[in-house]
Amino acid sequence: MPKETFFNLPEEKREKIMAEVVREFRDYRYDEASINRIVQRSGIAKGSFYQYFENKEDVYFYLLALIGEKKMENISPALKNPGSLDFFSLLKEIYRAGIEFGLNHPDYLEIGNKMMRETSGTIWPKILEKFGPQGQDAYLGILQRAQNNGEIRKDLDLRLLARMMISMQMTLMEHYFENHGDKGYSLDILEELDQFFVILKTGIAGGKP
Amino acid sequence: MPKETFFNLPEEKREKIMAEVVREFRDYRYDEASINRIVQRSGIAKGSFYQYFENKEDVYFYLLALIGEKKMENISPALKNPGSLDFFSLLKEIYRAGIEFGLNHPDYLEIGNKMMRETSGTIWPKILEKFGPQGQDAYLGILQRAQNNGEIRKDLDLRLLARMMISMQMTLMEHYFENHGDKGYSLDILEELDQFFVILKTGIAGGKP
Amino acid sequence: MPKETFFNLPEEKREKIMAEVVREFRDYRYDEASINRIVQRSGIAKGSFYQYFENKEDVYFYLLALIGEKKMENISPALKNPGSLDFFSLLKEIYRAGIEFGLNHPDYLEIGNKMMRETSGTIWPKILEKFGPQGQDAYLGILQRAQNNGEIRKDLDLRLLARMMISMQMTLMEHYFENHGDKGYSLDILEELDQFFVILKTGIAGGKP
Amino acid sequence: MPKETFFNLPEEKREKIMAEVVREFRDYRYDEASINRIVQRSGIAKGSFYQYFENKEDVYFYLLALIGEKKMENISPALKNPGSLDFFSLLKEIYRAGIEFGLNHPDYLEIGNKMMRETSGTIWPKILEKFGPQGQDAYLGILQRAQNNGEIRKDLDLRLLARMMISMQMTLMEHYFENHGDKGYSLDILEELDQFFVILKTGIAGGKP
DNA sequence: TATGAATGAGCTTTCATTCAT
DNA sequence: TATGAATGAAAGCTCATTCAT
Repeated sequence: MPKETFFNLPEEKREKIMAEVVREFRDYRYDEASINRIVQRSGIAKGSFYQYFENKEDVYFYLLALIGEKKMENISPALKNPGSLDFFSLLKEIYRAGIEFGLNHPDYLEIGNKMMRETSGTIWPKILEKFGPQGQDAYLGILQRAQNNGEIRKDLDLRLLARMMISMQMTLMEHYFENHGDKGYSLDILEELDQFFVILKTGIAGGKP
Repeated sequence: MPKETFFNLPEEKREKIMAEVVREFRDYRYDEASINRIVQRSGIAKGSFYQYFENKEDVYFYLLALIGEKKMENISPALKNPGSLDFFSLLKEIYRAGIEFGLNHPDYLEIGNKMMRETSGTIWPKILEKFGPQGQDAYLGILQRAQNNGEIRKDLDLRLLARMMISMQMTLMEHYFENHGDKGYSLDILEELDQFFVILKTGIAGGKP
Repeated sequence: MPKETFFNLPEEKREKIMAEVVREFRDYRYDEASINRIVQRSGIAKGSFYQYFENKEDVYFYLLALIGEKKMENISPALKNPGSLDFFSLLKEIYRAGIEFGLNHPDYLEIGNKMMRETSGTIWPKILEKFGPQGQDAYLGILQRAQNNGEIRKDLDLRLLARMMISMQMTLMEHYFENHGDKGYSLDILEELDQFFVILKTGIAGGKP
Repeated sequence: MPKETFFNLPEEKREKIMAEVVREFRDYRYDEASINRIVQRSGIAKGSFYQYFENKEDVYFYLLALIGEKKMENISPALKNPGSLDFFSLLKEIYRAGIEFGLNHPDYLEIGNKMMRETSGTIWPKILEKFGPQGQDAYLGILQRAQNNGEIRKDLDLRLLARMMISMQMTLMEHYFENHGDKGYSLDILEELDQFFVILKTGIAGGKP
């Protein structure tokens, strides 16, 4: 966590700094991101940076936490009470929320994506340590409930499925933002989502087993 | 491409160098990979390296090309003549080939995986430039044929589908190698593959539309 | 010397600060000691520190002075009136006092030892400036009196002898605290001291000239 | 050890660098010594320095080794065959050699002294690791032989005595170099040495037990 | 063709001290 | 009197690439 010093800063300055932090980690992954650039663009002394944050890791995880918070804020009521929806409705809601988040905070989305690809970077072990099971477990819980409800075939390996769904979600998001990101949120994407869910539900062959 | 000098090298020396190149890019992603380490372990002079290759980029893409070649070599006859198989058989063949390749060349597999996560690295634009359409196009062709044959629903966006299938393949491979990689190639994985294809074909819900 | 502000501080606060100062200079030598750590652990503001003390040097020498005072306090009556004892009894008293001091104030002892090894540090000139002759002079006086009394050979260079006795005392103390420090003060050490004084008096060869 | 690169350097350059290394470690102890200053004064690039040496530790220990070598070179035949001398003659020879070495290589002497005071520095553990028992053991061996020969009282704790003799040697050397160092080697010092040995042998009281 | 020394910008981090409030 | 934010020089070290021999 940043030091007290940081939170005592005038809001404007604090935000200027965070804006540059966001920019840096949006444009570069962890190892490539440069504290030098951040302080230079923020117009603060290098020493000051280290009065605010413990080290590079500290800013990075603070940023991730901020993004996580923003994500939770923007989550729909439906997602807070997942038991109330059938699996596919829930899934659709997850995707919708994800896309909405990406539209509102494209930088954060990019940072999140970069994070998920840190696998071979020096920061990965620390990422795992802090967020490790979180992502997959959330999905796994949803899948298990769905399987119990008979919405998912009993013979599927849910751990594999959870993994797949996460990577599929990333892919779908990337596809969407490359093709529609600038046009803003529209019905297009909902239709694409529907299409995607039909595939998931009934297979790409058209449901004829 | 490497310079002529490289190809004039005695085979043994050339292979020693490439072995160390492989090792380096298997263990580190592009930016972290160190020419220093490569030359040191190869036992060649730093200057020599730059007489063989233009620069870091040059070795890297040469390596990727080599891996591509190896992949093509090991491809089954069925894949060379994709028209002869129905879509799901073809797909199964692709996966089988992928897994076999991973078992025979685990280093290459790892390098490939690392490459696909370079999205956020400085090298990505160059990767796109050289291989950009390639991967997707291959898949796209197969999907189009399958769609024409009525094996895939007409209303699916094949570009999205191609992307998804690629990321799904990566995920599946990773899952396989994390869980079975050391036990070697066995029937287990074929069964898992079947399971996966059923999902793909009939949906995760069990084929009840 | 610390500024007035420091002495106006409530005793408790002043002592908390000094406790952390002691800890720091016990654990690190002058250059490595960190004002940062001191203020952090004392729970005072960085700025406050510089309102109490001129600078790092100032605290350090204030600490050394405090230790000196403590040393004087705990000195036995015998040492205050050195004329009343023969040289070897006096010497024994000095050592006994030193060991007792070390047992009562191990932190101070360590700080003192560290100080004597600052010879190569940036602070040494200042140490010399303030305490330079002091230590040697005390010894020198004792030695001179002893020489006059015929307790020490006339032909010895007392300045060299004083130096030697100081370094010997340090060595002896270190030896004692490494080997007996935890067991507390006991007759063991007095015996060792006796042994040592016999050497000093009659030589390591056994007194046969 | 320095890298090959360093030994391949033209002698002149190598010596210029080592001269600056010597100067730096003569003037500053390990933690304070600055690679920056060394390279700047040597007129080489910072990167070059790290082509020659692994790191700061590497130069430092290389320097210490060099000094050790020089010490061995200049050692008198008598010291190479210590069995041939009685204890006090041997001791005298040790001191004489030490002083001669100090006269010939005052910088090395200072570096050695600084090293012995690194006790509380970060480098100390490494020093111990490499040279740890060496110094004391050498002395201990000599003392044991002397004790067996009846040259030293049987009841003395040789470990303590060894320590004392080492610190006494340092003190004596410092005293000598502060007072006579510039005048060069002369009979003065031999007389002082004799004086010192008489003390050691028969006690400071004049041999009257 | 082979060599390996030279380069210098870049990295993250620490520090004692100042100064406006 | 108390505060704590600001400072910037300095630290050790790594890197891909160049170039004279």
